[in-house]
Amino acid sequence: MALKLYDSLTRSLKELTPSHADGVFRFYNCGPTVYASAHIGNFRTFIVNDVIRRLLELEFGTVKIKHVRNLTDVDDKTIKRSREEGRSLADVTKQWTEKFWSDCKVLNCLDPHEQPTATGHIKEQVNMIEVLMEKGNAYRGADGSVYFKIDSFPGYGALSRIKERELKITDDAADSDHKDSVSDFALWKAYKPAEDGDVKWPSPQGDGEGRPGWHIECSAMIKKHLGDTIDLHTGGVDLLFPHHENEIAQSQCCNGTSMANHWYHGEHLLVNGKKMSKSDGTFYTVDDIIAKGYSAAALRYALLVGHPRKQLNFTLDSLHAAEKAIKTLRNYRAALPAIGGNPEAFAEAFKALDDDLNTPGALGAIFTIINRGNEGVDQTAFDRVIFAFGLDLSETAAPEVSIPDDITALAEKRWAAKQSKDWAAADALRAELTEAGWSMLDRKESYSLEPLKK
RNA sequence: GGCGCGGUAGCCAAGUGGUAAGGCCGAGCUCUGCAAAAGCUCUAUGCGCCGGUUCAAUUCCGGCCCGCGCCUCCA
Repeated sequence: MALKLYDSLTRSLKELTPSHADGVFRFYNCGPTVYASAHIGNFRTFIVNDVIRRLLELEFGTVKIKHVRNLTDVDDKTIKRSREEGRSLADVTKQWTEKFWSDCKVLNCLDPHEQPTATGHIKEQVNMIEVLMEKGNAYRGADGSVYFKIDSFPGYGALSRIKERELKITDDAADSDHKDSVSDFALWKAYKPAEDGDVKWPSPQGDGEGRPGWHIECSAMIKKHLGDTIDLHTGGVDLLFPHHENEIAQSQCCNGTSMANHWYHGEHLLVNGKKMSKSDGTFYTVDDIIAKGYSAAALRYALLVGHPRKQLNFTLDSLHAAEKAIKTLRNYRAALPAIGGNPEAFAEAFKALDDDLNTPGALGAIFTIINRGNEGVDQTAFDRVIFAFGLDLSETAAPEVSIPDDITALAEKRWAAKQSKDWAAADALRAELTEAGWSMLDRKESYSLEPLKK
């Protein structure tokens, strides 16, 4: 079985294969800008990429894949945030990087092999810009910034099919004065004391100070950590243009070779039918979901119920459905023998995953098998497909809930009433618990309490 | 305006030129003092609308309506 993914450049399904002689698959995934908590729309993309990573590991072997995901820790937003809070840029980005990592861990994402930062690769970026300047692909504007000259790269627009960016009068009009063409984009932004504070580095060719533009960091880090040509480059659809288009221009003009053999873009998660937006406040964070009492596994599941290349409208109902589905998977596994089943029991599910990451199709296949019973299925085969999805089915993965003392007291009273067969009292106490938002589950020798979902 | 994507049961969501996977909800049943948990069973004559091609279209083609995304340093 081989994983086939849609390639945004050729607009066709292509098999993923390592192109280098060492057989190591080189995979780069555009990461987050660390200035605030990432929302679950961002995580949809990272989780989809995590599934790709897992499938590649299953196909090529754990050591035959190198996965790199960057952290954008210097840009307008990070600088703005640090100045608003009167903290250093490093302090702010460290906080949000750690938050991002802990969310990733909660969501059971495998760590990329490298997580390079933009500020950790200033030298590499400056070097690359200098090469572009020497080759005539970049020039210094009157403001001291360095711009990429789009006219110098005939291949520009191949990925997004945009010949040239439309000439628009925007707030950036001021910058346009310094550029040869409005379409040109910044490789290096000249230092602006009023906006940049102490965030600055020596500019390319030692001419003044400034900071890197957004796009160049990926080109530089890819070159350093994965080489001139990689096997797969991914991100959200919004990165198609201009980010990835610009990366291609920079890298290919600098290196003279194709940057990536395969481009894959995940679609957006919607809320109320609209894109999640930090500025509109229409988004959920991982913490928000956990606080509502849902498990991280359910969140992960809910983000995978839609085809990754289709917009998915996120609702709390979908989380509820996911939570139930997770329970079914957990119970099914518990009834399975460890070994002895057909290793290919979940072939249909893998077939769907290999066919352009059809996660809903694969989930459907899994439940179809579950509905047929346990015959011929063992935990080994089941765990393999669950690994691909990255779902942590262990009970300990369920969120820890603290039970208030008064709830415990009510439960104890009801349990005592039940033991003495005082059904009326027991029922009244159950009603009180329900009213307080708790569900009491009786067992033979004991009981447990679960909060009703908010 | 340019480029791209989508409209399938109450909700979510696969899919195929030959007659609609799966999850949730709901209903029934087993179990059970009650409730739950667990398990079993059932639930779209129809896939936005109108034409066309075809023996056959939800699936191909054309038109239309509706929704969404990108074209702003947003995953």
